[in-house]
Amino acid sequence: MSISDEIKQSSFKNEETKAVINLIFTGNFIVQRQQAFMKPFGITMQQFNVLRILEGQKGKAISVLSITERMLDKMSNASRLVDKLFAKKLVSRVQCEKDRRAVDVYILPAGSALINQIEVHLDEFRK
Amino acid sequence: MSISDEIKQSSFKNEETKAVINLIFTGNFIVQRQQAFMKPFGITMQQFNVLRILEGQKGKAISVLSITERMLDKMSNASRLVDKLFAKKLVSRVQCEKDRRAVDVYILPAGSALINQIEVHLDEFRK
DNA sequence: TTGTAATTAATGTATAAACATTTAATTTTG
DNA sequence: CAAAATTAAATGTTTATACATTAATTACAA
Repeated sequence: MSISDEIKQSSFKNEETKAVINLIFTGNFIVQRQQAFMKPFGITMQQFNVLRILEGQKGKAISVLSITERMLDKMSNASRLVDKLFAKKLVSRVQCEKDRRAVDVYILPAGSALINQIEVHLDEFRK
Repeated sequence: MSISDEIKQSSFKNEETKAVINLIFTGNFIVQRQQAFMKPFGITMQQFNVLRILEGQKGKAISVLSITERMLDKMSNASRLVDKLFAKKLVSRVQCEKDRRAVDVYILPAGSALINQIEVHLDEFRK
C-alpha cells in the first residue's frame, strides 16, 4: 500500500491534520529506506552521522563531547556510537593528555574510505 | 546546530549528494520530533499506525495478517505491536472462529479516544 | 484419508535507542 | 589545601526493532 493509500483510508477532521499525518509517514518512509540503504555498509545512520563529523575534522581529533554537540540527535549516546565505530576499526581514540577525562577521537583511513564509498552509492538512494 | 549547519560542515562531491544527505537528515529530524511528540501519549509511531488501521475499520475486526498488509513497514512485527496495544487496553483480540490460526483484532473505545486525542494535538506538532 | 505443504501468529534473539546512573578527573570555593 | 561541585565519558537498564524460527491450524494432493 502506498503512502497516499495509507493516508486515504482514515477520515480526518481536516486537511491540516491530514497534511501532518502525511508528513509523519513520509518521515518514517525516508528513515526506513535509509536504514535499508545503510545496512549493506554495516553501519547505522547515527554512526554515519558521527563518521561524517569526524571526516569533517580532516584527521584532527575531537572529543566525544564535541561530537555530541555537533550531532543532530543530542540524546543519542556518542560514547557508544564511537565504541561501535571503534569496534569496526573505522575510528581510533586516545585519552586526551590535557584533560584526562576527555577522549580524543579521530577517523581512520578505513572510515574515510567507507564514507566515500557510501556517498558514491547515495545516487542509488535517490529513487 | 541546525540541519543546514550540519550539512554545511562537510564538503560534498556535488549538489546531488548534498541534496540526498539533506533528505536523509530531514527524515531523521522528522522521526525524532515525532517520537518526542508521541511519547506523552504512551505509544510509538508503529503502534499509532496500527491503531489508525483499526480505527479505519470502524469497529470491525481485522486479522493480524491484514494489519501487516496495511502497514507501511511490513518488516515490523504486527503481532507484537498488537500485543503492546492489548497490554495498554487500547485493543482487544479473539481467536477467529472460521480460521483458528487467525486472531481478530479490534479497537476499543479507549483506543479510539487516544487516536482522537492525538489528532487534536497534531496541530502542535506542525511547528 | 493421510501425509505434505502452506499459512497465521507467536516467540526467540541480537542489536540499537533512550535515558538514568556511575566513575573518574578537573575546577571551584571556603 | 580540602571538600564540594562540575564535567567527560562509560556503563546499566528498559524498551523497541528487525529478522529468524517455531507452533498450530488449515488446505491440498496422492
